[in-house]
Amino acid sequence: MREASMREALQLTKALADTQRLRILVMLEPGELCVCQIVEVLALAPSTVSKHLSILSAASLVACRKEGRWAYYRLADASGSDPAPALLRWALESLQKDAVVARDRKQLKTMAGGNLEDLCRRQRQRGVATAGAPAPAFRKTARRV
Amino acid sequence: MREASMREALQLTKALADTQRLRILVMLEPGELCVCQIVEVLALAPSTVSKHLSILSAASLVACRKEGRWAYYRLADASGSDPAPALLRWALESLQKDAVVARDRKQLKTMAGGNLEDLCRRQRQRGVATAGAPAPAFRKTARRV
DNA sequence: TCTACATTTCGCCACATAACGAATTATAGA
DNA sequence: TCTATAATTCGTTATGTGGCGAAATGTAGA
Repeated sequence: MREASMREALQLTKALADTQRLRILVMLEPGELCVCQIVEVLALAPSTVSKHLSILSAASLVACRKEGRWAYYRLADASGSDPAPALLRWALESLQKDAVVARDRKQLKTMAGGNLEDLCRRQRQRGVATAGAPAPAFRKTARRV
Repeated sequence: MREASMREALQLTKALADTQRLRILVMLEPGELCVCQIVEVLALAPSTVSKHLSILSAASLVACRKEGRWAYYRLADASGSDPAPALLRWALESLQKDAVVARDRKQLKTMAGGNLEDLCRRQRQRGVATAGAPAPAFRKTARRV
């Protein structure tokens, strides 16, 4: 394993030391997502989600691809023995059975059909943060849970 | 790997998201240490070190053994595929070549000879926190660095 | 029992950080 | 060019966390 240095190790562990960022990583496991899709699932303000993504990005845990007005994020390459991919694998494996991330994944599946324009428009109309729910984000699409 | 649940994963990543706690873990790699030895190397107040140890302990990253007035901490069993030992291995491997932990290890080696009574007495006399050094802890024992 | 003392717990303060909304940036389409 | 808009950046606020010293806890030895 390449040298990490305290600084890099701290950047990585701090990046993972937050619920929303862990949820993002698991959400990205099946493939890249648009920012607005992540906003929808986390039910947070776009500015907040953007900040989380920049932290994950700075730690080399995710990568970004811009396409027109949209930004797509994906997991960084999780193979190899360097600290970042090794830690990424740890997180993904550790959270496999968590209830929250299971719900997130389910919601993403139901969302997969819709197009991004519609999703963003709906977010704008309701003032984005899916309305006061502190228990986050299983509104219209996922019924019951 | 056993189920982790978000809560456990967060407890683990938060436990590692601190310089002093990472230093402690690496220090414990060769074997158990008395609290006063850790205090000496980190050059922090005993109450602060105790708090760090309780956080690591709650996350199952270290274990404690009390013997008379002294408390000895050691790394938790780092084998196995559960989240805690897997993350512990990640941390130890990632920090192998860091300069700070290398210095800590060197200092510990020079300290190995001294007895605990003397160590604690010296700490008490200088008001514990090895006097003002923000760059921590290579006083008397380690010469130069 | 009483004292000394290693460690832990508690209360406080300074600073870090997650969240929001407002303002900014940059792109697609009119 | 101008407008709409997805994303980001910035400023503010509330909460979390690391640090210390003082007090409490529990053990060894007088």
